[in-house]
Amino acid sequence: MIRISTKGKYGARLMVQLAINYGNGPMLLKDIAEKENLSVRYLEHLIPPLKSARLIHSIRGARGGYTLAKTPVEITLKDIIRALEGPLSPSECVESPEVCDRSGFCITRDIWVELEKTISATLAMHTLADLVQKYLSTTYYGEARSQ
Amino acid sequence: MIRISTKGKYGARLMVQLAINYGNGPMLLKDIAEKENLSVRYLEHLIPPLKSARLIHSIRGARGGYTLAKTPVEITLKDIIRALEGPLSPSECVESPEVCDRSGFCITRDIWVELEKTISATLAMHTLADLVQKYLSTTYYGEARSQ
DNA sequence: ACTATTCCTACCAAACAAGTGGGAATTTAA
DNA sequence: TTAAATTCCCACTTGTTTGGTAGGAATAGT
Repeated sequence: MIRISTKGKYGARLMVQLAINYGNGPMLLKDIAEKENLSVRYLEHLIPPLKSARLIHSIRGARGGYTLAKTPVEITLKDIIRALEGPLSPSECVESPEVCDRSGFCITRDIWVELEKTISATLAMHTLADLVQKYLSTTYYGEARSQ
Repeated sequence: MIRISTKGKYGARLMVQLAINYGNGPMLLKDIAEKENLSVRYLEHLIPPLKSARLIHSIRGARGGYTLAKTPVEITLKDIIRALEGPLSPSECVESPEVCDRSGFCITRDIWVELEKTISATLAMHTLADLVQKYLSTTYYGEARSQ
């Protein structure tokens, strides 16, 4: 299975919520969790990597919360997934050729290199701003939702 | 980490060996393992899924071995990876929308759907015949190799 | 019969995934 | 100055996946 873990998936949803909230001050993790129907306790784990990738900013204490560290236009899905899942390459030999002495002439490795490029490109193509826009327009047509 | 496991990676190499050997009768797993420097015991595990995907054909008993079940032009990396790794989608909700009640309106899911398409397309682009051709041409220029 | 093979079933250890929990540190506000 | 609201940090748990190893049965050629 070649799967993005819940870290990446929930993280993307968390970031979309922050993007929707962009400009309205810090947002509580509790509220994000509620809107996305996820556990606060689990979302907590996603915070440190998102912070060290400088994608979010936190404010501690009462009336604290989280904000995006950049505008939604400047953050892509690639940034988010990279921060939470690590390298986007399908094999370690892509980013560290030295782990395998076949790297210099391995023809299957060439495929993994190419695959990494298309995955990166696809994810880099979508900014949080795009997602929010899509979210707003689909709400218009979609079934009524409480949030 | 979004990684292809050794199953998919070794499986691709195994299939390349069979493609190189295509037309020369059945090839021993022992020989494949030797050429690719992999354990026979581990490669054995890759056989059942490759067989049920009808990518290889086996001949039992002495002077037995394995052959491709189709010509190298007809087998793509997508076939191989699908057989060994399962679905190519980054999230279960892509192929089974019912696993999540958000599937109908989830904007991040749309991304996973798109990602699956680009991954599939990239892998489907490369046939075993392409890989063998590349292998032969790089041997010409590359350093001398025993195999 | 003997040998060479594929084939099938188990087993194992380490890593990872997904999540829960306790409680310390920080900040605001009464 | 105390209480409340939050983020932050560390540890633990449980189940699954990964990457193997191993024994031996079944099959076929010589």
